[in-house]
Amino acid sequence: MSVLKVHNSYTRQKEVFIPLVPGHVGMYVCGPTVSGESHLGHARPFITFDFIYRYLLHLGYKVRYVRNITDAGHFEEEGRDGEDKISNKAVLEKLEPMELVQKYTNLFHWAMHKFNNLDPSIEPTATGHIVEQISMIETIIKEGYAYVVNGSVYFDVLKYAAHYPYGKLSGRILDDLLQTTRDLDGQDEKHNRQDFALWKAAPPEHIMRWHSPWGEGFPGWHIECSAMSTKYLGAEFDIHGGGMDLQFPHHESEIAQSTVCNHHIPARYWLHNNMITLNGKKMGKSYGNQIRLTEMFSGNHPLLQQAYSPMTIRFFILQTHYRSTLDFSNDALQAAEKGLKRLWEAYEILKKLAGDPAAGNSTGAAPPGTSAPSSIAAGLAATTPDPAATAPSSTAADPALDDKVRRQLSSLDDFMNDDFNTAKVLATLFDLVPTVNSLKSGLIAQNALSPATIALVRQYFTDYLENILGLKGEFGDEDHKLTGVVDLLIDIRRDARSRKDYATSDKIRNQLQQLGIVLKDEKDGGVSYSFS
RNA sequence: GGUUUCGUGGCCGAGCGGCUAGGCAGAGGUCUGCAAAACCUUUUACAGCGGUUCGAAUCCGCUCGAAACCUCCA
Repeated sequence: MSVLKVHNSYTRQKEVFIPLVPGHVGMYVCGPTVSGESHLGHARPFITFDFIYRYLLHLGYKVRYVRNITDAGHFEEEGRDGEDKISNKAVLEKLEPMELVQKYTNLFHWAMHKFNNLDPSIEPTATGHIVEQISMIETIIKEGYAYVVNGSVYFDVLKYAAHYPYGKLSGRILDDLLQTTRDLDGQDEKHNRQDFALWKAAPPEHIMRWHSPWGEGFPGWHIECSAMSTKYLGAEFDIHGGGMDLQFPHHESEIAQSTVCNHHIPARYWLHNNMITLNGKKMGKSYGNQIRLTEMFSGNHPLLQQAYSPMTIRFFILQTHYRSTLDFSNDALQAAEKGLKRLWEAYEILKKLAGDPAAGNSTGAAPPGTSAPSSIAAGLAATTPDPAATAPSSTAADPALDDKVRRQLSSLDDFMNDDFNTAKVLATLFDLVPTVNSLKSGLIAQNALSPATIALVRQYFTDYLENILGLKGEFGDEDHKLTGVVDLLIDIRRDARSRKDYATSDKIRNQLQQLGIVLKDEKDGGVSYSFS
């Protein structure tokens, strides 16, 4: 049994994951800026850190997952309009800033739930932590790493770099920064160009403003994450996550701020997901190439040939390693949709296959969402090896196949432990699909695999598909009346077929299909159906 | 310009020195009232040029191409 290794951006190496406090994990992930609607690019980090969160839970850790809401509005770079991004847009839309914030926060939560992302343990807002941010800035000033100019406070990067390794996370050298930082207007206040704002004095037209020791203003770009991660996770915690584009300057600045205040780099493991690209270009606001999530779900966008369900998008993202770029295209999404369908149908079959009697009432599959949060109790994926779980069962009629299947299952844990290689996990699950389908159709004898192995396969599918990868059946919540009606129609159709009344038979199937209910005649005379 | 990363078959993508990745699409077959699905078989790879090695998609160098960051951004 392997141990969990993660790629740490800070050291640029894959390292064994060892939490600070045994059994517990503190994880901070940079959340959304709720000044606009989420687009496809936003789905990546939140789905990525959701399966990381789920996997840590699966391993038995007690995880505190903190993901902030940036609602204070990172101000626009000085020299543009000097105005808070959120309040600026609020004026345009004639809304209260907090009304806008609420609207987009709600939309964000709606999308997260569509993706079946678990809620974080704590979701603090920047506006709710102004006091903590001011306090942290005061400490930085006291330590001598910040200075006050005209009601604004700036972090002294040059001085910091003399004592600490500034730029290590992003691989940046201060001398280069001195030469490459853009020449911006309104830089006169800063002692050096690479300094960044901790607190900005608010111009009169600025709506979002708070009292501070330096006058009325609002917090700088990076201080909120430092303040909130320190408050809820401590001076040092385990995992800090976010998109690769946040490495510099955001995370680099967080490291500097927290190091000055807490005398510690805040996180031990820095995890960064890569971008979703569109025609090879990063999807982002400033590129004007984003597809909003509401548009993805509805298909209402010129670039979309059809609507893509949240689970299709989730699966699409899971098929790639989280540190690789992922290129959007209709072909790729459609392939993902079909692939997920194939995999999920095998899972449905598996749930109905007879397995270990101890597994109990497996036929009446529990609706998605009601499954246990983790199946570690079963000891199947525990960190200690279980010889009984990997030895071929003596009751299998085909010990070679039985053994092969068990080896495939145990490799799932190895792949996930290898820096969360969900692509390999899915490939391995796909490898098991022909076996599962053949068991059902009888091409492989039902007793080829031991009941214990079948139960194990089912257990792993549930663990990986539902609990770890966070996938779910799209229509698992359909109301019972509907399924009752469909069952009735299937009954009538069966009668018609037995009379060779194929006109009636086909009419039922075709009209149901138009409603998105697809019937399939099975070899054994049964009929199965799915909602598409 | 600086820093970092990447270039895999029709498409998406894994791969970290030797052993078929996988999905989608394509082709042939089995099954079937028809359809769908399923199952079996199967075609097309590692940007280019050198080097290291018994052996390279995988390591090194160069060339070409692309991206991210340096500016709000997942």
